[in-house]
Amino acid sequence: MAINNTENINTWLSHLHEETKFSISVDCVIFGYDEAALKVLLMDCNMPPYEGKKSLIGDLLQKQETTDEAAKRILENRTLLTDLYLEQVNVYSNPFRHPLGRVITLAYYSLINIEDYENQIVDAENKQLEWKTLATIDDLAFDHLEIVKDAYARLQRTVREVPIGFSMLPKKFSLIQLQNFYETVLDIELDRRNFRRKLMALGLLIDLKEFQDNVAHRPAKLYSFDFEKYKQKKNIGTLNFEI
Amino acid sequence: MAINNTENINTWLSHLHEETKFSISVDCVIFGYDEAALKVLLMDCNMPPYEGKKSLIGDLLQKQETTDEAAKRILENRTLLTDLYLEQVNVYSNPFRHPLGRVITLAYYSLINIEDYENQIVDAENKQLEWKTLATIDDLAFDHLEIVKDAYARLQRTVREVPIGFSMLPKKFSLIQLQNFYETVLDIELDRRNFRRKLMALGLLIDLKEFQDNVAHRPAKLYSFDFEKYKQKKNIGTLNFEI
DNA sequence: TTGCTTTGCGTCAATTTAACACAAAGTAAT
DNA sequence: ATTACTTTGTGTTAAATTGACGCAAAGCAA
Repeated sequence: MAINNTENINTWLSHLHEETKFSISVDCVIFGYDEAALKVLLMDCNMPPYEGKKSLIGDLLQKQETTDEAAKRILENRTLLTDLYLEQVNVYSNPFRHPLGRVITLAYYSLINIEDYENQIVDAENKQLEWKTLATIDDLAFDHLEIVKDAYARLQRTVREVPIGFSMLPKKFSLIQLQNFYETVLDIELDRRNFRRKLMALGLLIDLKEFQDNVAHRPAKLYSFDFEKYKQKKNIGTLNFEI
Repeated sequence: MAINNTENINTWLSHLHEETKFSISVDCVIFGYDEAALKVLLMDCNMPPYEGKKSLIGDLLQKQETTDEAAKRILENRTLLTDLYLEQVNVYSNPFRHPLGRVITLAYYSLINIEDYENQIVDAENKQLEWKTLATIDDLAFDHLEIVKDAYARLQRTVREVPIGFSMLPKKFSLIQLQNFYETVLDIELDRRNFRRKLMALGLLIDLKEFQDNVAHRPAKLYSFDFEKYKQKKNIGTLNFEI
């Protein structure tokens, strides 16, 4: 038994060598919502053969950090925002996906409120990053287009089940804005009146008793999302958040 | 521009060194369904300090394979079955999760029909692997308990949206068996009559015109799942598979 | 004051879901 | 062969949810 253990460990150790060690990068698909369009934050890729193309924002995993920490680090470095929503998407491990050698990447996606961002986002060389409308993205460096598609599919699924969309909206929003958001992300049309009914029935919106101004029509009521009540309801199991 | 590229590449290359390379393992949560219980295939862990505990079945990622290929290899080696359902769960990257050094693991889960398995499954040392009822698993080596929980949560979500459950059932099954399966996996109770109605309405079950035998009561009709029709309907977009 | 645009609400029909009871098919026991 | 027992298989009805739709209200602009 003891011998067995030792053998087993030695087997393991012998495998833990250079040959089976890999560089790991963490790439972030940062979604933002603005002007009724879903956007993704991209940087210029200047690595052959992908010069001139855009790529996701990422970095290599460092020695003592978890992948979650790496994703958080990358995001905070770039956006200067904290407490961002982060979710793992997938691992991309094609041996030839990276021109400089084998790099396995773990993709995350994140949602940010473009209002908060205020154009401060730059890359490592201080070049401005660019928000690109998701629908217009058709070519990216590496396998990043596939990653973006997977992340979007995941976002579409998650946004219906969990109120993550509120991270992408202003703190104060109108029901119409909220509806537009769901219509954009899910790529469907919703009936205004039925949408309102459903959302109000959830009981998770706080009526701020405030209104839009500077609009050439009836101003809309503003709401915020009641994260506290959401947590409570979720814990009790009372919740059926389903858009 | 050219200089920029070179710099950039050098920056990358300098990072692609030993310090930021990691061993990667692929661990499989193999679910099986039998006797109205959901089970997980486990092996004995004889690595200190986890001697005596059970662990998931896994292996190190090899130099030229993708993680999907690694998961498939591991599964086929152990179960001797091919064409198994496989889905990525999550990456587990705590630097101290493995006693022999940093090993980042990617978990997959898979579903197999215990009938097909016929007790042939052995580990690398030819020791019989063990099916353990999910509900009774409360302690595993490494962070494998967390992995099993995550995989189960993922299974619960996916099983409602995609007909993956049929991989875990006999090819010929009764509606009651099917209902029991969903009740077990989702941990809910379903009304027999409403369940039947819903399933029949899907139009994806083939009535085999066969019946159970050797049962001390009215024998149940047997069905099989119409994978062909499912693919068709899915492609046309006619489908609403929602248990 | 009128017209324009967008917000906000209520109703009604259609669909879906939930709850429920009883007959039918077979085996086992007498 | 009759009866008891167990499990399968089906239909009906009320309640809840969803979908479709029209119209009044609020504000700005002309």
